[in-house]
Amino acid sequence: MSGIQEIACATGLSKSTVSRALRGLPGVAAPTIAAVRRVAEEVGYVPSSAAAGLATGRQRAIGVVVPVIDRWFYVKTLEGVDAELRRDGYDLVLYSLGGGSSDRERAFHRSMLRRRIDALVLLSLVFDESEREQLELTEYPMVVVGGPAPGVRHIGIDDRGAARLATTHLLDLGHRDVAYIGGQDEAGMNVAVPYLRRDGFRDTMRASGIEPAEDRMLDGGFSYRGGYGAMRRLLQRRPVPTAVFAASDEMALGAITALAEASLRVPEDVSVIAIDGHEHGAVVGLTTVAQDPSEQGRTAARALLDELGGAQPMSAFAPAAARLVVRSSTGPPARLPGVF
Amino acid sequence: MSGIQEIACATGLSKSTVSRALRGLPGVAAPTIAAVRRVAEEVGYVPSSAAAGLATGRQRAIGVVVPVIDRWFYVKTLEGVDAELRRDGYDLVLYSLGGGSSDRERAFHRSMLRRRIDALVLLSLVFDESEREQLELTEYPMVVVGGPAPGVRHIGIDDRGAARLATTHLLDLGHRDVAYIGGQDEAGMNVAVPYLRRDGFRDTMRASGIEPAEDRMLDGGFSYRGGYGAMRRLLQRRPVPTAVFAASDEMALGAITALAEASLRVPEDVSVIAIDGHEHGAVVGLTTVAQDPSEQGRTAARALLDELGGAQPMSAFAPAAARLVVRSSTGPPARLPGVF
DNA sequence: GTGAAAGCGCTAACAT
DNA sequence: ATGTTAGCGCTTTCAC
Repeated sequence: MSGIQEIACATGLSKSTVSRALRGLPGVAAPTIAAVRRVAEEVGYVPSSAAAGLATGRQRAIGVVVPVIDRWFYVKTLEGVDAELRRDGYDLVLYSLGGGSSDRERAFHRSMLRRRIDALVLLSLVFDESEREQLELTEYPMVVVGGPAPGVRHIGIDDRGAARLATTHLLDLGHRDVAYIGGQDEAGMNVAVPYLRRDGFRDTMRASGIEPAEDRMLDGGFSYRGGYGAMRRLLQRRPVPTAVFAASDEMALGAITALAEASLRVPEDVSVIAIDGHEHGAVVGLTTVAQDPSEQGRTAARALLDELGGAQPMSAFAPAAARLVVRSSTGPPARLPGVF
Repeated sequence: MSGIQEIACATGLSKSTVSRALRGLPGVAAPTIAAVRRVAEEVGYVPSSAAAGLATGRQRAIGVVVPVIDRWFYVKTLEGVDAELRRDGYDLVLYSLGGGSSDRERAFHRSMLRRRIDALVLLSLVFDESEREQLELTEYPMVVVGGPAPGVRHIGIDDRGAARLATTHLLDLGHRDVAYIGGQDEAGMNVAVPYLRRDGFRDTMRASGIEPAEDRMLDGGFSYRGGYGAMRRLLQRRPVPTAVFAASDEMALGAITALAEASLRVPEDVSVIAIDGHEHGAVVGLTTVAQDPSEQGRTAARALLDELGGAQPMSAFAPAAARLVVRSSTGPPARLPGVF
C-alpha cells in the first residue's frame, strides 16, 4: 500500500478527502487539511504524475523541441520557457533532434511524444510537409519561437526589420562599403531567418543606392568559427570594407577576434554590428540589434499555459521586440575607403 | 473509446494481444502483428506513457537537474545525456534551479519530481545537508556529473590533475611569473571544482619553488566577462605576468579579448592556457586541458539506463579523461619578466 | 464535510 | 497464440 491510500488509512479518512485536501480543493475542513498534510509529510508521500495524468488526461508537462541544444538562442529560449513553466508547477520535457536528420524523423513521429505532455514549443525549427502533418496529428497546442513556420503560430522578432535597423545605423554613420556575414546554420535552424536578415540588409543598402557586391556577402554559418573564417577571407582582399554586419552576434564575435589578430582596431579601422544580444557581445562593446529570446520563451510558455487553462488561443503571430544597442564597435569610417 | 482498446475492437483481438503486438513481445503470430500495426497506424494510435507508467511503475524518462542551463558545461553534458537516452527511447525531463536560491528549495523537494522519472542526473551541483536528504528520500538511482558530491557517485575529470597539467606546461615553457584566474561561479556550480583547480595550480607552482603571490590569484567568476575583467586588472599592474592560467576556457577567452584590446600578442607577450575544451577556444588557438562533458553525460545516462535494466550499479567514481591540447596561445616567455 | 465507486489506458499474471 | 482478470494511484461524479 502506498500513495494517497496510505494517508487515507493513517488518518482514517477516505481517498477522496485526502486527494481534495492535498490539492487544496474547497469543501475540506481546516483541521482535516492540516492532518492530511502532516501525515503526508511524515510518510514521505510523493504524488504520482502518471496516476494523476491518467485520471485527468493532463500531464502538467510541456515539451520543447530543439534542433540542437548547443546554441545561444535555444538555450536562452529554453531558460525562458522553463522559468514560466516552473511558476505553474509544470515540467519541461526536452526533445532534441540532435542535429542529424537521421534521428529527426523519429522525433517527429506523433507517437514519439506519447502523450507525455500537454503542449509543445518548437524552437526555430523548419519542418517539411510530412513533419508538419505529424505535428498536426498530435493535436497538441503548439507555438514556434524564432522564425515563421507555415501553418503554425509563432513568436519572434521582425528579422528583416532588425537587419534594416543594423544596416541603417551603419549607413547613417557614413559607411558605404559594408560587408555582410550570414549564411545558413547547418543544424536545423529555421531557414527563413538567415534569408530575412540578408534581404533586410540588401534591400536597405539598395534603398540607399548601393548594390552590395557578390564578394561582400559571406557565409559565416551562423557560428563563431564561421564568423572568424569569413572575416579572415575578407581581410585577404583589398579593399577591406569599412564596416561589417554579421547576422548574429556569435559570428560578429568571431569576426572581431579575426580583426584583433590582424591588429585592426574596432571601430576605427572596421566597424562591426550584428543581431542578437549575446552576453559576450556586451563585454567587447559590440553594437547589436538585441532581442530577448528568454522573454520569447516565457511568452510562448505563457500562451500555452493560458490556453491549457481555457483561455483563447493566441493569434497567429506575436512579434517580439528588437532594439538597436549602440556600443563601441561602430563608429564613422575613420579612413578613406580602400586604404587597405 | 480510444487507445489500445480501439485497436482491439477493430481487429477483433483482445487488449493483451494488441499490447503484446505493439511492444514486439514474443508469442504473437506474424500476421496478427501486421494487422495490429496497420490498424494502429490507421487510427493514429498514440500510446499513453501515463497509463504504461502507472501499470509498470516505469516512466521511461530520466530527470536532469541543472543549476542554470546557460553554461557551456551544462549544455554539453545535457547533449550527451540526451543522445544516450534517445537511443533507448527514454525521455529527458529538465529541472533547472534557475540560479536564484529562492526557487531552489522547491526544486529539491522530493515531491517536486512526482515520480515522473526513473532516475536522476545531477549536473555539477552542490547541495546542502537537507537537500541531500531530500534526494536520498526520492530513492532514485542518481549520479552527479562534474564535481565530487558527498555521498553520491560521480563522473568527472580530475580537476586538480588538470590544473597541474596546465601549470606544468607553462612551467616547462620557462614561465615563472604566472597569474591564475579562477573564482567561484555565482550560479550554483559545484564549489569543489574551483578549489581543486586552484589548489592544483598553487601546489604545482610551489613544487617548483614558486609561491604564487596574492595578487596573482584573480577572481574571474568562471565567466567570459569575469575573465575579461580579471585580465584588465592584471594589465593595470606592472609587471604583467608572462603567462595566465584561467580555470575555464570561457574566462581565458575573455582574457584573450582584453589582451587583444591592449595590443598585447598571445603568446609572444603573454601566454594563455585554460581548462575545458570550449569550441571557441579552438578558433583562437587556445591551449587547453580539454575534457569532454558530452561524453560524461553519455556515460552518466548509460550507467543509469543499465542500472534500470538490472545491471550492477556503477562504482562511486568514474573518472573522465582530460588531456592537454597544445595550440598557439602558449609559448616560451619572449620577453624578460617585468618589461611591462 | 466526507465517503463509495467507477474509471483513466495500460500491463502482467494466469488461464485456455 | 490469444483471452480474462485484476490492478497501477489517482480524480471525479454522485451520495450521504
